Amino acid sequence: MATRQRPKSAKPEPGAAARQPRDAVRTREKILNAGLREFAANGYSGASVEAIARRSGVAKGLVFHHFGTKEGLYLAVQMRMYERLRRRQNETQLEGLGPVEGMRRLVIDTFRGFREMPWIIRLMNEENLHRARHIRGAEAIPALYNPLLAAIERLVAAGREQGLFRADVEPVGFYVALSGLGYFYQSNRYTLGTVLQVDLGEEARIAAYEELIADMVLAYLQGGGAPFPTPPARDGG
Amino acid sequence: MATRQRPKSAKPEPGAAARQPRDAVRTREKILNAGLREFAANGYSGASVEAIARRSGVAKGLVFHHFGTKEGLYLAVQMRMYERLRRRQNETQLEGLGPVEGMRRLVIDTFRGFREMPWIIRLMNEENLHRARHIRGAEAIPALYNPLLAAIERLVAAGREQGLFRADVEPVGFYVALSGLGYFYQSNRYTLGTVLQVDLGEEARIAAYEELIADMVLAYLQGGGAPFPTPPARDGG
Amino acid sequence: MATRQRPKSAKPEPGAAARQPRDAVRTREKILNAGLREFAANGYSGASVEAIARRSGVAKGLVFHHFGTKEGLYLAVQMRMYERLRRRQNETQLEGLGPVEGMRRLVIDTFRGFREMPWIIRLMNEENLHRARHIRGAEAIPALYNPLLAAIERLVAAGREQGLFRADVEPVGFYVALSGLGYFYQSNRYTLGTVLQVDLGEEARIAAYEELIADMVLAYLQGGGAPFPTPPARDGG
Amino acid sequence: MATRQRPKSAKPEPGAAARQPRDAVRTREKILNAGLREFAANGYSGASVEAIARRSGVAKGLVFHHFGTKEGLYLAVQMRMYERLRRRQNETQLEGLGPVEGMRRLVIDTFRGFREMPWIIRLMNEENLHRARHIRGAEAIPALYNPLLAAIERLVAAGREQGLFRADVEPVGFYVALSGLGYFYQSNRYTLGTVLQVDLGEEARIAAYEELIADMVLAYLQGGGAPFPTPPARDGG
DNA sequence: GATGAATGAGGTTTCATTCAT
DNA sequence: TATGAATGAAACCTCATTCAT
Repeated sequence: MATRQRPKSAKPEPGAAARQPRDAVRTREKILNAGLREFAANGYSGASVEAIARRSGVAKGLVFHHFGTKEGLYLAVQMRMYERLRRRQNETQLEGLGPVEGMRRLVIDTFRGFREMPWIIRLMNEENLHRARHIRGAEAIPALYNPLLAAIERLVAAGREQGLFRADVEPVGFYVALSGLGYFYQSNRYTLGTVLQVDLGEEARIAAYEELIADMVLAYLQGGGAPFPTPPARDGG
Repeated sequence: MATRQRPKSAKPEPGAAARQPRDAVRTREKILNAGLREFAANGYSGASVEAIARRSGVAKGLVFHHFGTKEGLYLAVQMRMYERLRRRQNETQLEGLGPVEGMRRLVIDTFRGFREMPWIIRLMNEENLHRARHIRGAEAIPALYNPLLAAIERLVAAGREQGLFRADVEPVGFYVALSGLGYFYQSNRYTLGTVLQVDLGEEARIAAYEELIADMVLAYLQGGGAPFPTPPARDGG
Repeated sequence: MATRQRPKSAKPEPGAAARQPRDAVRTREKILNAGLREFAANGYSGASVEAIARRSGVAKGLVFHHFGTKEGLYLAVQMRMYERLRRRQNETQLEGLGPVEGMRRLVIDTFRGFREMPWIIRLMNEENLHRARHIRGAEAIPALYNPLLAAIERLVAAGREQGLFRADVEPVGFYVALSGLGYFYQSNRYTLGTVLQVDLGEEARIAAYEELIADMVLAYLQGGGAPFPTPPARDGG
Repeated sequence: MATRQRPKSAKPEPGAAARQPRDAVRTREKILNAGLREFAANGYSGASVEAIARRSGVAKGLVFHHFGTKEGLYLAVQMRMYERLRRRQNETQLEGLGPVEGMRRLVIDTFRGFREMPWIIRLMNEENLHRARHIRGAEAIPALYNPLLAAIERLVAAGREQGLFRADVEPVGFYVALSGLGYFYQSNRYTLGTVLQVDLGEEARIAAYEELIADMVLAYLQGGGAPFPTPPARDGG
């Protein structure tokens, strides 16, 4: 119903005259960021467009002008979240590291990413509550763009070639396990804290957990299963 | 699906006078179960008391009569959830199994528990969204009652004593890791499915994942680090 | 979503104790009447539930409690309108009048009915704007209950039997024409007044118009076509 | 459907400078036509400026630029409607027909006009809902320009002079009756269809109705009342 | 214990209109 | 002339909660 397109007019020199078109983009951005915070804090139903408008400093109607509906804004927020997640994953520095050290860093940095951006977890949980209904149609998301999966595949291949890692690692399952080790600590931090009567925010505990999950992943890769390439073929292959 | 149990009230003699209280308990139970489903499906904010009343087949006012507020019912639902979780964990059969086989079964059965009762995950996530605000005050919840943690500690101790497992396992961190491996697969099933373009519900994939996480946990316990309490030095050992 | 049923409990003696159930009916009635006025005055879109609540002296939410949606209330108003129209048509006194005088009275009284209850016209026009979408499903409305049509058929039959009226009167078309003569004067009173620069509300003009349309209808019935039962054959003749 | 005419502006020489004003007129016209359709479809309150802009393919602000307010556009639409109605009435071919045949054609063609342009009825009803508030001030509308009334007066005078028609025909009342016979059939087509359980759109029914109303009007003119000039004088005494 | 009428606050959304460009 | 961002008011509707019965 509203127009919600970026003006795409050739970028004018930044000055007083150019204010309007640029401001629209800036406004959109402000709303998006406010929406991200609000949805992360309260979930979809708990978030209020009123609050988002207030956070953005704009009139409530403007939110609808730019994003159509609350759901439209929510979807935009989800997309933005995946964008940020990918960007963060790309920042993990693996150059010059061998498979073992690289994998250790990958595990730990994935965990750190979740701790740095806890809103990612909240938004993901929310979308899972809705059975991924909103993002299912979004074509920009799928796996090829997933730097973490790509990094995993590179490291596992290198490790296998160097005879350091087992040969039968199924990348998707391995990716899920690796992520889950970091995700859960952060996602369930509060209930775990209550149930176990500990503070999962303590530095020492976090450091110990980093070691633990890195060890666990590497122990799996290095040890156990099959020291040499035997056809494991769990899934179908 | 829900095992309607009459909580502790001494069974009154069956007669006209006794009918009323008995029905009241049954009504409470119906509301509680409906609330459980509604909160699991829609989160706290997304759930509506109206819908819960409809699901229970009672008048809306009755929900308030029994639970005071929406929040009161929500808290009762959380308690019920932990109760069910504990009961499920108690059902894992470990008798007669050695540390290795026991741990394997524990990992796999924990994962299975999450798949059998996905509403547990939804309710836990919801409570984490609220930073455990509601359950924090509940004294019935903490760790002593946690059968999973207890089982872990028993198995790890046995394994260590038999020289099968490393000696430096920190139980809380290990518990988090073990749980996370199973939890995440189920909790993020929908977004992972979309992002990775796979169906995490496939039997074959689930079976493979069960092997993977059991292997991973055991590789950690058995391998690497230090069979005996030596300074951590995990990676290079 | 709301319950909206009449309590159907056996009517209690009217007293203080009986207030509540009866008040619900009274409240419904107040809202319905206010809705009738509001929809008649402003049309469906122009009417506001807020205004209806204010007119009824109840909270806005209560309107929805009783009627579900604005559209639900609107439909109830339409039904009420047809009810009133029928009741009014039943009040036309035709006993003891011959076909000619009876028909004259019928024409004039139909016209008077529209003048007495101008809101009927407004509500009918509104529903025609919506192509009768709302009332189409209502089974209580159709023709059998239409006292005007019934009266027409009786009078026309009597007139034909007495050799006073033509024999080939098609009741539905005749009903439409008879109604239209009265309806239009009232429905288009304001634009006609402006366009023709006259006041259609003047007593004298109204009296003259009553004569005119009665004459016109009777001239049609008595004259023209066929004074005696000859084969109808307008269409193909 | 809409005959886009360029109103009276002297045709400028086709060139760059002349393009602008020409396009402005075209734009105005597009908006006006879109407004006509939108107001006819949804009434004044139900119509949205946004929808009108969309239908016209212009920006919403432009509607206000050209017509000031929604009400301003609505008034322009009403004027345009009367213009079209007059034009249509002027098209009725009466040359060479005597009073009887002429009147018959007039009745039938008036009815046909309403069927051809149902939006006229919708717009008129809307304005009557507002008690002609908007058009009251418009000086361009009144009776002198009304071709139907003029034609009636001519035919009635001719009929009277030839001794065919009664002498006491009051033109305004007669005009209302004649119009009403055709108007009502179309204006209430949908509710009548539902209430009477017939389809008023059927060709055969329409043809029969045309005969009926022509007969009725002529029976009135030719018959009944007073074959010769008796004191008529209801209105002006 | 149980019902359902009733309320008041707040939810999302629409909309006529203004204004800078 | 034309655009579209921006606003503020009001729209319909939902909801947790209260209360008389």
